Amino acid sequence: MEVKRATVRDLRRRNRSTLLSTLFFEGPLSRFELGQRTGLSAATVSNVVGEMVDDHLVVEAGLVESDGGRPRVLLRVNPSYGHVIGVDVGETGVTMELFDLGMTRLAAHARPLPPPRPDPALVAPLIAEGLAELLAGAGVTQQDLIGIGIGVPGTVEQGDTVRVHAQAIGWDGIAVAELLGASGVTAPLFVDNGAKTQGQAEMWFGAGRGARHAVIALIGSGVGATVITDGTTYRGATSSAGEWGHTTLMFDGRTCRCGAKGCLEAYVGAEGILDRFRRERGGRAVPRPDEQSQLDFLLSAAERSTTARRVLEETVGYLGAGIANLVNLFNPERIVLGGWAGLALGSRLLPEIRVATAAHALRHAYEQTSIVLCELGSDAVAVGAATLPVEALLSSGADSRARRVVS
Amino acid sequence: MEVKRATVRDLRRRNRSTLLSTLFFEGPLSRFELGQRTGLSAATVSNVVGEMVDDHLVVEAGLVESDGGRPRVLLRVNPSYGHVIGVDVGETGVTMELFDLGMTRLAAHARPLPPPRPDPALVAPLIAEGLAELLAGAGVTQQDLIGIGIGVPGTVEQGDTVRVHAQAIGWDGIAVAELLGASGVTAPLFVDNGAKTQGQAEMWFGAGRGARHAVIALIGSGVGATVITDGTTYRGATSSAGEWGHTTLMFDGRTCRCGAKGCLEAYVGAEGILDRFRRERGGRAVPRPDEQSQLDFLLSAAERSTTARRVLEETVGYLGAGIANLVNLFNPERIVLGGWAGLALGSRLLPEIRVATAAHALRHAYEQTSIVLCELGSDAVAVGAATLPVEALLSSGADSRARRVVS
DNA sequence: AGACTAATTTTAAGCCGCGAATTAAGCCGT
DNA sequence: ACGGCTTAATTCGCGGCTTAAAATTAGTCT
Repeated sequence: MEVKRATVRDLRRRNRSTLLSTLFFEGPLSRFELGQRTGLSAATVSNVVGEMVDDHLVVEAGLVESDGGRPRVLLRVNPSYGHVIGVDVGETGVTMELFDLGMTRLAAHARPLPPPRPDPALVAPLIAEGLAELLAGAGVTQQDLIGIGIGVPGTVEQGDTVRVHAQAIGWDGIAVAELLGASGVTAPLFVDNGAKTQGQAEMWFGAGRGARHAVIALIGSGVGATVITDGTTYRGATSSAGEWGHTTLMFDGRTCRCGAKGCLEAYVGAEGILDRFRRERGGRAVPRPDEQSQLDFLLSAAERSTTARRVLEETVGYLGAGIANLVNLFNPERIVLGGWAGLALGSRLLPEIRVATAAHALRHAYEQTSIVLCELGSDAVAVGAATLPVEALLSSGADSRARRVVS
Repeated sequence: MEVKRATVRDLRRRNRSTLLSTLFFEGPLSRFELGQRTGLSAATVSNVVGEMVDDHLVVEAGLVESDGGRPRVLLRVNPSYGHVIGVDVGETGVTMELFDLGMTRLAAHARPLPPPRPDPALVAPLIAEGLAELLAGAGVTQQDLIGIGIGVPGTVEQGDTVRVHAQAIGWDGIAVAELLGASGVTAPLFVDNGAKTQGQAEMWFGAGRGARHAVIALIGSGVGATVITDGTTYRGATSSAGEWGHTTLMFDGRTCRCGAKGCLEAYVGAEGILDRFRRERGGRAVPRPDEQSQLDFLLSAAERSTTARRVLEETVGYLGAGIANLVNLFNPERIVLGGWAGLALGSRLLPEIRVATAAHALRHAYEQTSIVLCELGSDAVAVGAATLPVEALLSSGADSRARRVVS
């Protein structure tokens, strides 16, 4: 309801943003086509685009020939207008990647973190150091950065100062931006939950492209989800929405690591699946070193072992019900199944998962939903984080009056 | 992402809408205060408000004295600018109510419907007839109507032509607007799901006021929910979002009337509760004529009967887990418990329900959520439906160039 | 009655997007 | 090679919009 005021300047900003975004996502386009897609008059398109060309934000990119008539000049966002960095702060290490505005990865950098609880006071200098290294390697200064996006495990409170609560690594209300600032990071910072950035990556570049209402279901050791409503990720009142993993699927069921009983995560998270498998095997450990290969073992054992098959069938049932809950509540047009475990399960069992979902979802909503596999790996957290500053740039329209002009 | 173009006219419309909405919801305000709240300059406020006064959309409503200085003139939306009608099409009857723009109920009208499956071809003339009666009684013509809002059971497909799918009464893809048009109804029509209109009523006039992120959980014989994200009701891709009742709470549990197993509705819907109660009583029927009094019986029996108490305790547990799912997924700031059964349960057991919710929700999200009882009865469907045309009026800004001027 | 105060209204200026008219830039056939 | 033709991009003038500043209005206080 509460719309904000609108001045005549906001108009320009908004149209600039619209044009810039269409150019970014729908790739080289002529002024003419831009006019068609955005509904803006040719005059305005010309005018605004001219401004953006002056700002070096948009560049010409060849022309389309025609048979008779002036050829259309193609335009695209200038990849070297600026750079962005995406940081993936995981439980075991930090990955950083440098991109240009065309989202081409120019450099990457990874550092392990001392388990089990990386002291935030330690992580900040590590990032600052990695940043310096990345920039130096690519010959880019911090001034050229549009921004740095950071994906962290745990919930991110988007308040006046952004605070990170990550019980998994023992962070409680850490103000990441301030810490980094103290380590000499001056570029604009954007912090979000890692699952959400991964979901965003999938929406921009992966299986979610083009959907306005989608849910990215991420299954790894734990379980989470990114909900996209009307094209933007839904955050809820305090940005902790989408905690799919801890919804109750089996009232009074297995105890989850969150303390509650019957959470979805306890049934379809890799840890939960493997734990159930072990019990079915009479407590014998799965003969593989890590969770990921244990799950692979389980998946391939299904061909010969009825135990394994039963565990997987149950898992599919649980997962179907869990997905059906998403379908019933959010009525998305697409569900993207991701996360390393989600990918492993989905690539072998997607048809079965669809059937299980159909059994638990309302017909109408289910028929409107396609369930697909993700297209990016879980290393997409960093790209997703890098989209955060880009998103900010696009939606601000990169107003030259508010930003330095790149010479 | 895809923003629509914006012309300079849209600006005016939008500011008009902002001013009109704040005036509507925050009730008599002076031009000066309007300027403060909307962030618009005094000049613009004066200008736009002047226009709206000319259109008879806004009227002066006394003045606030000051000690020195020109007194502020209070303004409010003109209640008699036009009228709206809210229609509640239920499974057993149709209720219609006439309101002025101040949302004062001027007249009401109810008709039973022949159970079990009211033929849509029969309902339309019934509404048209009731409409004529309502209008005649209040001396209002159909021209004076801003619109008619209709709440129907079942999902409403908001497409080019609005279609209603209500399995409960055997409607499948009925184009209500067309049917009513054929019966001589010419006023603008707005159709939505009854639970959603009831939720909207609660948001505008009841326990949801002021919340930007909320869920109205409705428990009657069945179970549904209205999800409010960022101030507007969330509809999803095909407007069937919020089907909370058919989310799986107990995998492989009780069979629900939707055919699936373990749906929340099968545990906390009045029908489900009473069915469980009957079983606990060894199959003996509850000695009361209808569901509502049977539930009352169960609630008061809890004082002396351990069976009743156990059934209620279980119900509270299930309901808590169900609400916790909403909390975890939507991270709302408020959950409003409504519906006749929700009200009955909540008014006696709200503290216990809160505890049960806390046991299943993540701490962070739970702490941000208040769980409250609804303030309006389930007869609020009609008021809620009536808000639909009003909402349209407010968000269009009631542009005089697009509407007839009331003389 | 005159000074004072604070809310509105008026006025002039700066921007905006749009449609029409104009210019630019190739293709084609002779 | 040279008009004629077609389509894309620009330019120009117009009607609209919000704003800041100045002017006006409507009371209170002495």
